[in-house]
Amino acid sequence: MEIRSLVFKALADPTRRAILDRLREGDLNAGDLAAGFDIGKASISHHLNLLKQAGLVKARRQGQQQIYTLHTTVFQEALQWLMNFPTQPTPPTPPKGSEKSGRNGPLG
Amino acid sequence: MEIRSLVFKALADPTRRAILDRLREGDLNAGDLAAGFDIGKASISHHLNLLKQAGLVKARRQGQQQIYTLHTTVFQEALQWLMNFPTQPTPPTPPKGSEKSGRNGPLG
DNA sequence: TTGATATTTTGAAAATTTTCAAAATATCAT
DNA sequence: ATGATATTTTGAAAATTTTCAAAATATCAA
Repeated sequence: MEIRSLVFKALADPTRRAILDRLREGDLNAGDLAAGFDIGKASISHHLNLLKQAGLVKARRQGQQQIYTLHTTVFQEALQWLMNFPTQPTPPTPPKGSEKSGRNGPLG
Repeated sequence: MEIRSLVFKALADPTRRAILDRLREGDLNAGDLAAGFDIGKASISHHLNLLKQAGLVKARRQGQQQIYTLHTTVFQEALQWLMNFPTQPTPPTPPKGSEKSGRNGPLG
């Protein structure tokens, strides 16, 4: 699967977004991460694996524990794709003959 | 399903991203949109419905045709969530006692 | 109303995802 | 080596997604 789909797929799940939100406050090991959720450790492990595939987190071993960290390069790429979209609703253009004018970038 | 998951789920599929990319160049009706892809019109219709649920596109009827348009408010919200993440890899913090310092926002 | 065109909905199959419990692996302490 | 702790992998069930073909719906033109 291509990286861009992987990234958005990873972000499409609330559990995985919650994991990312918690990692923003600092690195965490798998057990502590899992402790915050209702689902089992095995499931969290799968989610972490998906986040790893997407390149959104990295893990390093520290003794018995796996410490998970945000890896933020990938966020920027997702961001950049999103920033290609105009912020204002497209003005009602006639559907086939499209006269292009200056288009707005996001956020302004 | 909550809107944020819907948005990222919508963006997670290459066909749907391609639809959005094509709509950036101008509004299109369902048939012309479908013409660009290998899959059937019914499938495109499902994808469009998902994009509509996510609030990423709007449709208006023009005679027999449904004209699809980007609806970009939602992109901004996705963007804003992504912008909460730091750009630099988190410096190796000791996992439990986290001393917070000034954190970077994205892109700078 | 009838026929043609445009699009969506339905029903069903194939593929994927999420989850759990149990088993397997890795590291540490003795 | 043995036992304890931390995490991942496996096997399997339930839920969801993607797709297609066929049927249904909506609009237009005569």
